[in-house]
Amino acid sequence: MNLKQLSLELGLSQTTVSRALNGFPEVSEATRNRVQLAADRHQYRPSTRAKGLATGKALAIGHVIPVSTKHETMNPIFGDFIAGAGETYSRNGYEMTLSIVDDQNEDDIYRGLKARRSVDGVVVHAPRMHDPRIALLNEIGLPFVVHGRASGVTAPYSWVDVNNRRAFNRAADLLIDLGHRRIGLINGLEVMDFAHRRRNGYMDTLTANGIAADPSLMWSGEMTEDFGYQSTREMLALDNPPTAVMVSSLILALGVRRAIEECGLTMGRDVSVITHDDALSYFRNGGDVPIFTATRSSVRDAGRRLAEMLLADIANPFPQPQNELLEAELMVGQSTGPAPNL
Amino acid sequence: MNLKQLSLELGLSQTTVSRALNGFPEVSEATRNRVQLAADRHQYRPSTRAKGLATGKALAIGHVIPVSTKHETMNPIFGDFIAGAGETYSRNGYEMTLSIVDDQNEDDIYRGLKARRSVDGVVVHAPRMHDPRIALLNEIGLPFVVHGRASGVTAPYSWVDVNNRRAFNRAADLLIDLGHRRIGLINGLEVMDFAHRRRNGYMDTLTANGIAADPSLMWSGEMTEDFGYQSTREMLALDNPPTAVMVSSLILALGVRRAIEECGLTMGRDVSVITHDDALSYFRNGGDVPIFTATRSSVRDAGRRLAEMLLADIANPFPQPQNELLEAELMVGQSTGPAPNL
DNA sequence: GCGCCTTACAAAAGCGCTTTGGATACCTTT
DNA sequence: AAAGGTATCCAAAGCGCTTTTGTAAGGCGC
Repeated sequence: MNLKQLSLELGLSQTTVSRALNGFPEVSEATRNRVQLAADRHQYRPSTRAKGLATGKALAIGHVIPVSTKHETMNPIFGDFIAGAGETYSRNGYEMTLSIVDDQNEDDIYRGLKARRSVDGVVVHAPRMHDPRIALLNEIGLPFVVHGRASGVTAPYSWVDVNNRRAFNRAADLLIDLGHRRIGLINGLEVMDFAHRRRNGYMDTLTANGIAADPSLMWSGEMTEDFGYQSTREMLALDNPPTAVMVSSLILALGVRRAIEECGLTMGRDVSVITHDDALSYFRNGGDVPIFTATRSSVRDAGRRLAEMLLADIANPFPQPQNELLEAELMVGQSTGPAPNL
Repeated sequence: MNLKQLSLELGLSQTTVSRALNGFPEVSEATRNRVQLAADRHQYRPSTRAKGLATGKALAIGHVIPVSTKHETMNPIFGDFIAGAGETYSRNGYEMTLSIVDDQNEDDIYRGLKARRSVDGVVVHAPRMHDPRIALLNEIGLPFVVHGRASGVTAPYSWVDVNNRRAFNRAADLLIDLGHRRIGLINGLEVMDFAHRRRNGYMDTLTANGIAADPSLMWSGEMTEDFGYQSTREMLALDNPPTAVMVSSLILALGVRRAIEECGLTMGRDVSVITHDDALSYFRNGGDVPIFTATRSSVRDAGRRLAEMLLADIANPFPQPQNELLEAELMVGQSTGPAPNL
């Protein structure tokens, strides 16, 4: 069923039917009802393609997901983020289109999306430091919002981010209050902006408390269980091992726990652990008392907020860059305790 | 830059430019080159909307991702699957559109996709037993391929699945060969078709070896780390605890290991574990020797294969249902060993 | 009874492509 | 030299919508 058929059946023009369905005032209420009824009866839905062509909008938002060619790694937070954003889109009549892209030819993808006019805007995932995509998108004039920020980029742009620095400040503070002085850090790759900020948070607080940063306690790599395990093993084998570790994701933290227990130690007693927790739906951190003490911020909520922001930017003819800094909550669980006296 | 502008600049008709770019024979090589060059220079890309309208195809594939309203849980394999499928789509000039949907009104989504003509086909994720979506899609005439199968559905349909039954046959066989007789099962929700098949595989092999199924050893629930932990704790507290456990996912298996170690036991010696491993990119199962003995099948490969199948179905005016049953490999790791003599 | 405004609808153009059905020029063939 | 092919190109219609620009009918004041 298309507009033409519907209008023929109703004995009305396409114009009138279109206006009736789109809530324009120059249609009598009687006809509007008649049209609405017929449309419902036939389950009429305007063709997205046609509507898009006619209005000049794509009615779609693009998500460009980088997949590192080297490791074929896809960020596990991505699913939940998308779920959050998707809700907002469909509630506003937008579709979501995904492009999976290896980090080689990202540029082409963004240019292609623009040239083919297949989206009204994009969200930039996993920003790196000095991320070149922001300049690119500004240059080609494709509206966008960044999930995270890009240190070193001076041009203004819209973003939604977690206060990673503050979160790691607070986590380090908690550990220091518990008496820990040897505190390790297991972080994501530090080209990633979030990892950079978390390290800054960690370092700040250590320095502010008169603790010198020790490179042998600072690790950075892909956020896999195995990396959490390996780096913890290495640290625990040191002459002067850490009594606490700060970790950038739950998956890493699982590896950390494995290493601790394999060394015959008990997490929360011999070694304290604080992890960041993205509140992934399939990875709940424990029951009544969380397993891990964690800085927690729902990536799904971030998706929702970011989508709203992007749609607002698109609707607005002269959008101003918007920002939203989400604070993580610090939830105390079973993985932290006072520093053991040596 | 659009077709009209490009053809004007070249002093050619839109027809000729279009045909030149699309490889039609009635264009001289000289003009074709001239056109191609100009198109490249201006980075011309035909508008997807316009092309879709003109051809009557949407040039897009829809993925409808169910998110359980109750638990807001999103299947973690989804990201990798999408990554695999996405490669195939973009190589063939297709876009991928995602709909996140709570399991209440799935029907509306599929009908909507059809009515708005926004996709040429869909992939059905996470099929349940007697899944009603297959009948629905056949009824409304939207091409589709199922990732998995739906026991109890008799109508023919295309699918790509792992041989879950065989995989769990083999896993059980291995454990029995190692001398285990008390073998537990920690499975996904058994409304899910894959979980049903895995249980059948498990049961078959036990029965064939004269081992009676023990309900206290068979668990089924959401595939979270916590569920793996809880169910293992319960089983190990039995008077007659299992010496081995078969598990439906790596995430569950991490919980299983935690429970085993918390009980002061050693995985691979006191309790053997075999898990299914979807080869998720961010969840590699160990290094040289895998941590877990596992039935392994890359969900990313499945995504690739399924996308190819769907595109072929769409291209073919009279498609026959196609099937592909992928065999999982059984990889021996550190989590299995001979049954302890009591 | 005229002009004017309002209400309620319709004709037609246009969005950017593809595709149908010519048209033209140049060769062959007989 | 006329008929028939072949190789290139083009004008225009059409895809399913929205939107601009009418138009006809009725109500109102005077």
